[in-house]
Amino acid sequence: MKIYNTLTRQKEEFTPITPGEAKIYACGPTVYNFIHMGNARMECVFDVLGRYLEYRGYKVTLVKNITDIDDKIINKAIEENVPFSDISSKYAKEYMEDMKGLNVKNPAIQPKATETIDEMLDIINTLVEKGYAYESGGDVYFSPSKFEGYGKLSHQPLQELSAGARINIGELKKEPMDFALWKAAKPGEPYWESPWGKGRPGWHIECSAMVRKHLGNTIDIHCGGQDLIFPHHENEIAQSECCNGAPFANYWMHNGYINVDNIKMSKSLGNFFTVRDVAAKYGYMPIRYLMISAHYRSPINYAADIIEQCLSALARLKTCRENLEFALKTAGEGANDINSMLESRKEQFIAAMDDDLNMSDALAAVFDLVRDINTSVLTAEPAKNDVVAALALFDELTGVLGLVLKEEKAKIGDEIQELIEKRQEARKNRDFAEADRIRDELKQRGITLEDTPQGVKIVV
RNA sequence: GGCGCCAUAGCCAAGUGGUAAGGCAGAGGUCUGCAAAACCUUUAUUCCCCGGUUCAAGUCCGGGUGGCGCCUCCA
Repeated sequence: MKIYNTLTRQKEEFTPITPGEAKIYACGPTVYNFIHMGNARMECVFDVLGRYLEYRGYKVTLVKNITDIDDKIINKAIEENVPFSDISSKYAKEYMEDMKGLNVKNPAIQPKATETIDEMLDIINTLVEKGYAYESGGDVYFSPSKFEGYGKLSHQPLQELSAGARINIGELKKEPMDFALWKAAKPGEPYWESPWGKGRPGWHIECSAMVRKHLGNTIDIHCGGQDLIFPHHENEIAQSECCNGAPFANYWMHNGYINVDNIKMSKSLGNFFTVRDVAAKYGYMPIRYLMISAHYRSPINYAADIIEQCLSALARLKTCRENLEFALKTAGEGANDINSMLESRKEQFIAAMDDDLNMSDALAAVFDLVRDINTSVLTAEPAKNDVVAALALFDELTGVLGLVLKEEKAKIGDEIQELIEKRQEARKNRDFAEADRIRDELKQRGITLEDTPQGVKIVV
């Protein structure tokens, strides 16, 4: 498959370090609040990446961290007057709940920054020894000017990047672009022991350490939102490559933003919607659908009417699946020649996904499949083998996209069953007033009846 | 100032230089006792504007206009 590599700014054929395996690292959330729609995009996009590579037969090892120590967490803890770990564990838990709702698979490894302190200290030590970093008043800073490759990801020469940088009061840097690997603890702040005294890690070093600990010096794909390109990912490259003397990541993938009124959604701008709030109103699946409805590198505008469109589109998929399951019960023996149709839809889907994860095109293949199923499989007399094959492919493709289209069905009680039979009897006797009365009554109780040539379809 | 991205129907959106996918919404029809679902037809002679290259351009080049992003924490 082809992947757009931020490092080279072009689509490249994906060639893993070890044939058949994919080592992927994705920058996960800092847990100091409920995640917002922007976080959800990154989660859904790279979840699809992992699912797709697995679908194509790769052994995928996805590592996605949780940043559980950070200025924002500390500030929130001070605000609420609780230990920082109360904040991080609370929102890590809420994050996991949202992941479940969005049907984002658990990564192979989900390290927490606070569990990786030793590895960080080891890297910082090496960087100091090698002369890339220096201690200053209990802080340790990295000198980008010592790393020739600095700026290769954001495609900016160091002097351009440093144009706006300043040394703030209280910072002990030598040069404006220097960034902290280790921060001395201020009174009351959480700390770990280190060769430079009590302190805590800088943000960038956390990811470098978690990558090396769990995936090694060089990985296949490093993922994250576009806003992490600079400085976060640039700094990760600098730290890791200077420390390990090896390339850090061969492919860099960055997803586009979620916008509101065409302006980037972000916590600092305050124009964000939490996943939890949107899910409460529309459910989780329309959110996931929204994320795969456009190319992962394009911006997506979030608005109520757009998510409602997603809900409607999703309904078409759900109905198709429902109809297939219903047909399974009534289908007769035999089979028609639908294999070439199914095969061509599958190829269409794969061709789209192979082209830098063109999910929107892949989705079109799914909708084309739905049309084919509705016309060629869900006929007046469906054949069982067709229905089984169509349902299998439908689940296969929508599964790669991570769409949950199967509704949990409530059991139909005897009393309901009796009412349905009573209605059938009434219809037979052309007592439509009574039939409609029963249908309305059941509708009130959340059960929808649809009369089809194959009998009554019950939608719970 | 440096480095980029984007502009396709009412809305969302794909598009490898060869004549505009898919979804939502709308209109008409078929089927149905009525519904629902589904199906059929219909909805961009045209892809922000102006030039250019080419037998051929939404797609390449140049120039505009408008919008957005990174260069500071941020998915």
